[in-house]
Amino acid sequence: MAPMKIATWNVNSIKARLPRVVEWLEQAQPDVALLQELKVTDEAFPREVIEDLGYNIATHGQKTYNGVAILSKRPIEDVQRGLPGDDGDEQARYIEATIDTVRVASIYLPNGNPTDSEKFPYKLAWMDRLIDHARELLSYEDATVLGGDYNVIPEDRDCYDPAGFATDALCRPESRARWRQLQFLGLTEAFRARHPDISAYSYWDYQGGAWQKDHGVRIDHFLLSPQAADRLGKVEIDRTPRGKERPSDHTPVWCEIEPAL
DNA sequence: ATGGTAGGAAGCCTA
Repeated sequence: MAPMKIATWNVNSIKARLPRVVEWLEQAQPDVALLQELKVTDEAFPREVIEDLGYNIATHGQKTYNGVAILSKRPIEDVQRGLPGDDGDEQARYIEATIDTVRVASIYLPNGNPTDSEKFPYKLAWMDRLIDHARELLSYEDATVLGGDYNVIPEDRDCYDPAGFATDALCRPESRARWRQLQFLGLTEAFRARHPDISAYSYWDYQGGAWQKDHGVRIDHFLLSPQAADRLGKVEIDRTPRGKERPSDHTPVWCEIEPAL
């Protein structure tokens, strides 16, 4: 049996990016696509176009900001919308579901800049909630894949200009400490597991010709439970969509989960 | 020290 190819992509508006998303789905053929920054309500999501490509869809949308989705060629079951731990959190940044016994989540972790605003403590509190929830997910001992835009640059080698980003919310020690905490729970970072010593990026700013200069950062990640990590196949960053017309500022990252023995 | 670009909503916020 074929592996399950799971991709994550922050599309920066599903409406503006629809032609890019369609051509990418046709070419990359992921079994599961985790999308972030839809910037639409559930009602306004362009379902038909994507369903016509053979995908089931679960969305957790919001007007103007945020919004996450799970697309899957196989049935989507037991959908949970929103990250547990704060009933007052209005931001649509988390959706989780089961596909073929694999629990998957699409995560849009808060950016946290500027760090002297309320946005930074919101990011850190959100990460604390994610740690709590990941601990619970791990207790089920299932194959679990938490993919998305984590807005965390794990290490200096994941950034084109570590000194320039030192005080940025994506690099701040408080953000990185929580990122490490997630891994200390027993989660495996898929890209680093397969590529222990290369620098590669998943996001390039629209400004200043960052793409042309390869001034990027790696902030889109997969975290895997032990049961998923045991089945991990290839992990790659697909730079092709970032080089197209009217691109997202992020490019897709994908991993393969091999069939259970 | 500032502004550079993109998207959305509506003339400012988020990234």
